[in-house]
Amino acid sequence: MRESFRKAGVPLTHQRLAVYEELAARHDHPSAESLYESLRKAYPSLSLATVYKTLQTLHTLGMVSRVDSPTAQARYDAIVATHHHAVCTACGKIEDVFDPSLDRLSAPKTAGFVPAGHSVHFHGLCAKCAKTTDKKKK
Amino acid sequence: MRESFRKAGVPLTHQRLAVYEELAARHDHPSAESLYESLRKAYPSLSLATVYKTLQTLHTLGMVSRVDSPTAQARYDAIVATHHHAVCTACGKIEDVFDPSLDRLSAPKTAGFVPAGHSVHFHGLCAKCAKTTDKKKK
DNA sequence: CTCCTGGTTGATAACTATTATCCGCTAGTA
DNA sequence: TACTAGCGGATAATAGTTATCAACCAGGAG
Ligand SMILES: [Mn+2]
Ligand SMILES: [Mn+2]
Ligand SMILES: [Zn+2]
Ligand SMILES: [Zn+2]
Repeated sequence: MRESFRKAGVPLTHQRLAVYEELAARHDHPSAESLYESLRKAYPSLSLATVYKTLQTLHTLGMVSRVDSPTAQARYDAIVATHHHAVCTACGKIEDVFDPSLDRLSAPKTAGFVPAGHSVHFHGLCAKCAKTTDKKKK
Repeated sequence: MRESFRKAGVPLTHQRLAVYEELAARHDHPSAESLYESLRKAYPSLSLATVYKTLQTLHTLGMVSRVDSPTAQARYDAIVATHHHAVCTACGKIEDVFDPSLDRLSAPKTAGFVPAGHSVHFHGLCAKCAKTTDKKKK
């Protein structure tokens, strides 16, 4: 951690550490806003802009990943290893999907395209929302 | 077309027809703004808000699909059949990837998740951008 | 064909997510 | 401990999208 910053020649501030630790402690792929809400209790002087800037910095350093959500609000993840996601279309919950077979999909046959990676986005209903929908149907 | 609207009990207006036809004629997954720019030549009185509302309506009717781009700008597609995308990280170009083997991925093992579908998002450099990058390296 | 009427359009304000600006302050270094 | 480049906080600005609302039109009744 401290190491990653030194290597990149980027100062390690309290705020950066706090943002990273909070993100690493959560597994719900929070948005910048959501992280800010969690952090302001312990760090009342923290600014939302700092959270955004920090997430950008961490992303550039490869220490966090970004999940593009259909809600137009970017969601972040401290897990940078290749993995995939299952998104609930009802509540927006994003769950991790670890499945090595998904990591080795054949590259697209599009002429000239130089692939750098891929991600699989499942959509559907999470356990909780599926239950709620069931009740409605009855 | 006219049929789909009647079935849904939704009035078929000139604007809706125009937006749909323009989208169907293009294969670059345009944004609402981009469609608006194309259409305003032929329909000077068309409003950007109408394009947004129409795309929503068409999407609800299942007549267009939406591609979530990492640029925070939603991109649309008249192709609603299952298919995937290759996104250029340099210029934002979105290309279609038709590959039936990608359509049959195993559903996520996440407990309780009720899958409705999935999409594979390749990222990398399009043919044009890959060439440009090559030149820079030299 | 004409009239009615609820849904739609166009203009624009409002809103949300994100980024830019700017100045006082701090992390890293010696 | 002092220096200074870069950072953080406050806030303005911007981009994309949605809400509002009066005028208008598509589609059905007569
Ligand atoms: Mn994840
Ligand atoms: Mn497509
Ligand atoms: Zn859910
Ligand atoms: Zn490109």
